[in-house]
Amino acid sequence: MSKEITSREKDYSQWYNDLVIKGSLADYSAVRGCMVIKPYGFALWENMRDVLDRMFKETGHQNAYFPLFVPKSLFEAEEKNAEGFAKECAVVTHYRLKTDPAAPGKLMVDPEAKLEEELVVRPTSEAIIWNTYKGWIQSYRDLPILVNQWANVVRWEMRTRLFLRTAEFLWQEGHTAHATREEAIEETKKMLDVYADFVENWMALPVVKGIKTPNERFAGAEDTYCIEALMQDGKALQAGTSHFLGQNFARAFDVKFSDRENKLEYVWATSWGVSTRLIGALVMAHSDDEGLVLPPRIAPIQVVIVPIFKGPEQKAQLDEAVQPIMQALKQLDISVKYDDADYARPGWKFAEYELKGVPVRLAVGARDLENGVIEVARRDTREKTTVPIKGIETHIQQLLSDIQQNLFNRALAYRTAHITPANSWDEFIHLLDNKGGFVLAHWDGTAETEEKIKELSKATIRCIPLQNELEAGTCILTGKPSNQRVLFARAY
RNA sequence: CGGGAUGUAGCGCAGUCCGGUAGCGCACUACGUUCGGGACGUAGGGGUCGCUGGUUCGAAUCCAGUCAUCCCGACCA
Repeated sequence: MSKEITSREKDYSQWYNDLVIKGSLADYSAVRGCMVIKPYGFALWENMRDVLDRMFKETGHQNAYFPLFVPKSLFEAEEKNAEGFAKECAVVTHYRLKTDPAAPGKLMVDPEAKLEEELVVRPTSEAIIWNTYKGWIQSYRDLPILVNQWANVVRWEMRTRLFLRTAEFLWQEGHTAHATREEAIEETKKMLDVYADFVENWMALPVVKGIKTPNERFAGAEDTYCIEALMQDGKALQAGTSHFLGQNFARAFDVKFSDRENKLEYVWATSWGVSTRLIGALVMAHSDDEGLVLPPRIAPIQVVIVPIFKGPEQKAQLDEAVQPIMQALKQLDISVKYDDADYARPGWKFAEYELKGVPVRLAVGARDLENGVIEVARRDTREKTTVPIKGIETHIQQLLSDIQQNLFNRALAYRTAHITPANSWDEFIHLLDNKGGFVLAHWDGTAETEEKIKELSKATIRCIPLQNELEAGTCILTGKPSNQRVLFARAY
């Protein structure tokens, strides 16, 4: 973070490959655009998932599961949604292979086994879920339905990027049904707040809450709310979205309910999701040249203890001294790993756990035991201090909380320094080219201008911030009047 | 789908132009010395050179096709 990044793209890709793949978080499989998430990376995802899951349940939601395959006829029911995703769908056309008579030992698709109706591998589940909701909803008494699903989805993108745009990814998708427009909008905003809360307070990454322009809206939504985060290389990343779907899906799937006056009414819908892309955000936002830097609240290992010893006798002494420390930490619900492997030397272990982003490292040797102290190293600043063993657990508890706060403050300071107003086209381009980050600028509100700006600058409107001050001005491209600035950036 | 590059041991690469016994570093195995910031020595193990076909006495190397990956465009609710 402290390092000046000159050639952003190049340095970034190097960094990403080193840290994520070699740093044992993930690896590519043989299939185009897919990824293998290794156990350590998955433990991180599980931690994130557990926190989100708890938040969803605290806001009244329940988990359910819907099928992977969506019959094409269902998929195409909501036209805009289908159109939006049509170009990136994997489609199942057959259900059987057979041995290839022309090539011994090889298999071929059995032409006899062609499906009567093709099955779309879900790129998102609105279609299959709303088709199901039709059978669940008759009366206002059946509403609201507040359901979330943890699942994998497939989007056959032209270009993939590890964690940010993989062909298959893991996510959660919430799908809710409501009796009124107001209630659905409230739900949409509430879940956006849940996401912002999670990303800021658990991932230590500040976000801007906002609303998408019609151009950037989810296919089939009336409004798309989003949280936008800024990465260390100055590019923006959409970290989560919450959609107000209006009655579009209810109409498409004919989901009606009788209200208190016994009038038939279409149901109001929302959907919202975050994905393994958040892991990418974490890597890009906090990591440094030494490897990952994970926020303590979601780190799979919060504290690692590295013993420094010569011979089994010293090791036995250290084992004994470390036991009570481990116990005390576990009592405080701090996850701790004691790496007593004798085949790796301490220096190797130090580097290894830095790559993995473990927030706190304790190193203890015979010398320390004599003095009743232990060396405490924090990952975020790489500072080392010597602390008395007695009461070390409360020191560490405080330190973990400091690191969490420090990571957020650091990211916030970077973002604050990289939200810049631009008042002319030249200034706008200059900022994007030389400084990066978010640029606040006036826009005349038309899709044509937005499109033109994107074409000329490669920057998109990330969102119209929810807490935006109204301010009269003129569009940076067309000079037409505007009443507020919107948030532009080059994005992933 | 267009332009460029790459594919050789688990990882990173050389060798390809100019065809002739499959190489290097890291990692791995054994033993010994080490152990407070990625140790050292000695001895080992591991590769149908992405795949298919062609040219040739002989192909990692030349030719054609194909698949995958990376970068740049297009695309990315």
